[in-house]
Amino acid sequence: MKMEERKNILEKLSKCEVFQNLEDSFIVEIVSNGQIEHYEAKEIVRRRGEKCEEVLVLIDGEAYGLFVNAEGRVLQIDHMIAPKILASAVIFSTDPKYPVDVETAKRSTFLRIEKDKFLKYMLKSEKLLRNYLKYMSDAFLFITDRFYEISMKNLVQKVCTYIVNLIDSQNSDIILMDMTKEELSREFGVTRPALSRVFIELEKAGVIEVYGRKLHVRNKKFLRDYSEFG
Amino acid sequence: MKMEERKNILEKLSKCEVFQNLEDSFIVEIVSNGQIEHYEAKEIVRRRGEKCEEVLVLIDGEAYGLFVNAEGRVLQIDHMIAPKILASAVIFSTDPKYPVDVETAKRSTFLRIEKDKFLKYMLKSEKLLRNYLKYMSDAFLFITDRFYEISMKNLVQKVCTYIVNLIDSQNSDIILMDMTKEELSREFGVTRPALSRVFIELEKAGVIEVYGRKLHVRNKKFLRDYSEFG
DNA sequence: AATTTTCCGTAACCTATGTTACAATATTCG
DNA sequence: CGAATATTGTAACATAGGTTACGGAAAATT
Repeated sequence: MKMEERKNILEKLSKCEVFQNLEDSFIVEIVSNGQIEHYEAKEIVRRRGEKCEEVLVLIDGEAYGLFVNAEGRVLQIDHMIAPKILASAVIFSTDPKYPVDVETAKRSTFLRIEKDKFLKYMLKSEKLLRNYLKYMSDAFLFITDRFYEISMKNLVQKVCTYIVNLIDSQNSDIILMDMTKEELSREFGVTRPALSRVFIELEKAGVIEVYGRKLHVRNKKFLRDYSEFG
Repeated sequence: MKMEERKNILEKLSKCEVFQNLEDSFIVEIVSNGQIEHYEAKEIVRRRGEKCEEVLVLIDGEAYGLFVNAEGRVLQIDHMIAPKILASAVIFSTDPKYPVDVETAKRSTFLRIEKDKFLKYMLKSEKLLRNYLKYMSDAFLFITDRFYEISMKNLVQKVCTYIVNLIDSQNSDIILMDMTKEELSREFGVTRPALSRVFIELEKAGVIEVYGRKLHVRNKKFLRDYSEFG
């Protein structure tokens, strides 16, 4: 690893929840004991069920966390953008396995830290320990919310929830979708035509107007009522 | 709290993953700083989304962890039998919320430990800390496996997986279902008639014979192939 | 600007599961 | 044991979403 690369990694790591507010020298030690892995776009990095005795950090690039079943149906659990620590809330289990397939969306770089080493660092630094505990709790809540969303709502409710979140985060009635409809259909675990139909229905019902990835919201009340959230 | 009750609780707690291999005196301290809550059958103990700044332990009885949507559709995430620590992998999050509704199946008793006190105990005892880390990882894997099962398999695959697990755990081709078909339909998040149809189909196809809750397995290969596990 | 790739709308048809309802058993409880 | 309750099988019908396929539009790449 070159000097310059290390410095870059240091910067990235310190932006990750888990490594926040740690001494630079400590992070440097962690990095120099880790391994770097490079991947092109659309490569499979890890598979669901594979043993997970490491902490993986996405240093550069983008990657997906996916459920893929025997028939090839895909449910996109997470779209991760660097820098981000990967679904590694499992390492303390008796039988730690990757919970999802990890696939790169773009050319990406990962830092790999062995579980045993990571454990040592954690026992050395209470800050790191607290960060990790918080990370695990957040990961747990993230996955259960995703679970609820996918399994308890129908497609119209999912779309309404999605749009309501966009309205709130962009604070406007004219909003720009943050992903393609194709990706959104993967996030919802449905086919693209099915999702397309729902957008058309909502447009026919006068709830939204669709201009490609731009949406004009016409009936916010409908969206909020339907998405079953305040 | 009476002397006798405390002793009972002590015994129960020490059987829980999280409190295993701790000094009795330490557990006694924890218990004497906790509160007891009693519930009848079919009472709601906590709701999904409610703030969770406590560790709840099911000391006596049985309870369900449930997803319930606005229309009343139910997905049973977990059937918990005492003694068992509840879905409390969330307490270190910035916004800790209950991930499921908790509803008693039978008359039950809970021990409630405030988050701050629990945190103090954890920092005092490395054993407790390690137990808790393991518990969180296991909880995470449990919920993602459940998620995969529910969202990526069709009903026939779910039933086949269920039966294969029974075969393996009971080590026989004549097996006894460990719950009613009604409860099983809740575990799968489908209606009872839908589940009933699948059992009938599998019987017609000569895969199993159904005698109420007892099943005779006729075609193990089919079951294994279909459940998409080795 | 031209070309290639990705994304999107649309339509006809299919299938798994939901809905409702009723009667027949099991199981639990008094 | 008898009554009450919970569980189960069954059937007719409804519907959300899947499947496949095609052409056009948009975006990225050269």
